Amino acid sequence: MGNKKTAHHHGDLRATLVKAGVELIRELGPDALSIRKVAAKAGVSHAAPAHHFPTLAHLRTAIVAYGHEQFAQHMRDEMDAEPDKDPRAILLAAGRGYMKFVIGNAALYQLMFGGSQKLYEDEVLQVSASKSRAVLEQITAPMVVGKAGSKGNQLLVWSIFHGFAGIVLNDNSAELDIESAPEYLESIFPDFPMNS
Amino acid sequence: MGNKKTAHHHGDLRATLVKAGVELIRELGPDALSIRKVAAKAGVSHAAPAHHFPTLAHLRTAIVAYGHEQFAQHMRDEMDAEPDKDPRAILLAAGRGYMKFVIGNAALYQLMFGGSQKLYEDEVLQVSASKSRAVLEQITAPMVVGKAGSKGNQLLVWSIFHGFAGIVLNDNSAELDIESAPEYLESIFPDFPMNS
DNA sequence: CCAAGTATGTTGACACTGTCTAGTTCGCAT
DNA sequence: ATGCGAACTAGACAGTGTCAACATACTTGG
Repeated sequence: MGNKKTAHHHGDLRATLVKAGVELIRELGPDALSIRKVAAKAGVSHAAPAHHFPTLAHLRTAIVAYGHEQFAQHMRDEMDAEPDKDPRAILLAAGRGYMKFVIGNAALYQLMFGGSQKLYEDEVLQVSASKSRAVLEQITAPMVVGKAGSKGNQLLVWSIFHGFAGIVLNDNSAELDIESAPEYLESIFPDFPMNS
Repeated sequence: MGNKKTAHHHGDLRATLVKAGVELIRELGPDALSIRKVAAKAGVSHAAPAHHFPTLAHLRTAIVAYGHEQFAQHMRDEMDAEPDKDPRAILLAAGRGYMKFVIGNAALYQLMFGGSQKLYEDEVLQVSASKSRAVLEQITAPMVVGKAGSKGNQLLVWSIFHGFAGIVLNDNSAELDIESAPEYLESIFPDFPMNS
């Protein structure tokens, strides 16, 4: 017991579909996400997912929520592994974790932050997205507050991370090797004034 | 004469399709772009576009190229209208033009810089994209060159612009009014050292 | 412990999509 | 003027999301 695999027919189809979706976009890209392919991957009929995800946007939202969990964890892992506890070192460690997630989960990242339709009102998404946001708040907390307030600092750092990732992934004219993105981000990241 | 509208059957269907595509995504969003809807909007059969755009990705690429032209022009317009010719003022003017384009062409912007598949090898796209890139090179030219070189400066500025736009468009938790994006960008933009 | 009810799954249908193959029509060059 | 090729139409096919009707298995109230 305690094994949730004894649900009604399939056993935790909802989680299986999310996992299948993650694998699918990893193999075929974010646009290839399809209810029918995910259903086939999970070994159920094409209409089975409808009970767990009424529309494709619902499935996409659940996958994005899953991605946010992994995303925040990547940043936290890198922050924890950073020996230098200087605020800037921690901030850069988060950026490194950010880029490592991008490298290892490019399609998932694009699904999360690309323009594809999501259901922002979804509670699961809001909870998981708040975890990434908590990391952002933590790493920007030591920054000296300027005229735009601490929210301005958060927006600036997040913009740099997001924008850099977007260029690495989508701007071929930048000619950036995705593998060296973590180090390159560090080399361009401005020397913001920090408290303490 | 001089009127190009006397092509074979329809008269400049290629340009008509691009224009219809731009209108379509403005009305229904980037994901709603479809060959058949564009064909219907142009008043031709569903297979007519195939002669000008073999696949949907070709059409999308042409629309993105069109977008880059407009995009670069928005930045240039704002730079030209800026009375203060200080390098930072020019840089911020470009950012203002950038955001004005985003505000007025949100769906087109997402098509351009979102993850949707494009044909980067397309010559028309490369030419139009180089115009945006030329603006970037111009506005970052006065920046003091750091360890990452001038390319590092370009990447940083572009990242801030791109990232900020992405947050404005896609991150509902940021709770940013899109209309105030130009001013807000200016308020968070760092005070980078400039030559002269 | 069994019956009813509900959650979960299947099958089939519909409208829509991109793309391919044939045919048709029109304009231009030889 | 005639052929020839570019531009367009019509039809077909596989694949998509979503809906409706039905089947099954678990769960829970009596």
